[in-house]
Amino acid sequence: MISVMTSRAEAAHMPDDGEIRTPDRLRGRASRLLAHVSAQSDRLMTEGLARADAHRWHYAVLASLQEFGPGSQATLSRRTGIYRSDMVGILNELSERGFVERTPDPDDRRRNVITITARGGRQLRRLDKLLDDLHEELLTPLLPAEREQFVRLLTRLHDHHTRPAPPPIA
Amino acid sequence: MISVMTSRAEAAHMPDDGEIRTPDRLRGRASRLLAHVSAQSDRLMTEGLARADAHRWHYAVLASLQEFGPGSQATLSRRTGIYRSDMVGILNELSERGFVERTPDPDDRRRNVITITARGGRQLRRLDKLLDDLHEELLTPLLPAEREQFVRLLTRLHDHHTRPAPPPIA
DNA sequence: CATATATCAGATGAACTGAGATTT
DNA sequence: CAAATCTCAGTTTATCTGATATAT
Repeated sequence: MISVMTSRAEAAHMPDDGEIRTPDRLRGRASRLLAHVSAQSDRLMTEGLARADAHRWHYAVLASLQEFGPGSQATLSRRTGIYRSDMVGILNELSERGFVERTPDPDDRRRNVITITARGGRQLRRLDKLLDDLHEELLTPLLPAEREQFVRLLTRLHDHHTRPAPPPIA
Repeated sequence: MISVMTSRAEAAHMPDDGEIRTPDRLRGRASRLLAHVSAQSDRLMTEGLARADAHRWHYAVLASLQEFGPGSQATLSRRTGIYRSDMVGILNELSERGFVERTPDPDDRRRNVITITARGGRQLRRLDKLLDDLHEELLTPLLPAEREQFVRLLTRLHDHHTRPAPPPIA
């Protein structure tokens, strides 16, 4: 990170001494650029999804269910990286809307089995389309080849900083 | 964004059904990669700065002071993008440590003039060095040319999503 | 008895709003 | 009187921790 406030609010209150003039030493720092672009991306996605009465978590859960099939809440939590404690509320919302079903697991009565419904599948397809459009907006300034390159580089960074799994003990 | 929980906590609790298996539809999404890598970067920088008893905001303010000279708190707030309300506390911390001085502006008694001290300059140099090292760590997997390319692409995105300043009314 | 699960209640930290007192 | 400044108090949202009840 390294600096903040890139919201709509920003433009609202800064008439006087001049624009936000980021020091050179900061301007080119990858951490700062990452934080900034990521925040923009976040806002774009969050607001876009909100217009469709959805949330990023909803998408993550639905996508995970479709791709990997039903699972307990704990399983979903592991798959998506959303805390089990937060998963409860997310699943409440999804099932209120009829996008998933929550049924007790007969094989292990501690668990609920979460299943995606037909409605949930349709919603997922809708959200997928929406996210395509939002990404088009996010990546507008880049040519197709540059977009690919960008994703490749990000993926390399992602994998590098993710994989360092605890080395086997023996 | 689109998914979460990449903390140290993550590794701690997921023995059973399998690793975090991100759905393909999510895996390659720029928004998700951005959020993830940005979060990693954030942690890296935050923890690194914490070890030096500093915070990203401290760095932003010191860097801005050195690059653009003294200014009122409101000015600093505009330059750094940190809210004026939060700036108060940050400057308290910086002046407690002797890195900045806060003196009433004789020309406009609403204002304080914030100046960086010699100690503050030394601290800034220390933090600059530290951030260099942390960025080395962040960008390890990329070759020098790739790092430049990465920063270039990020900058294009940053500028595109920043500049759309409200068009002149006439 | 140790561990996994679903749930709830709450801590923490960052981003953001609003308002008061003072001065221009 | 409108606007800018510094400050404080408080909202909001996301992330994360802890504890409890139930089941394995």
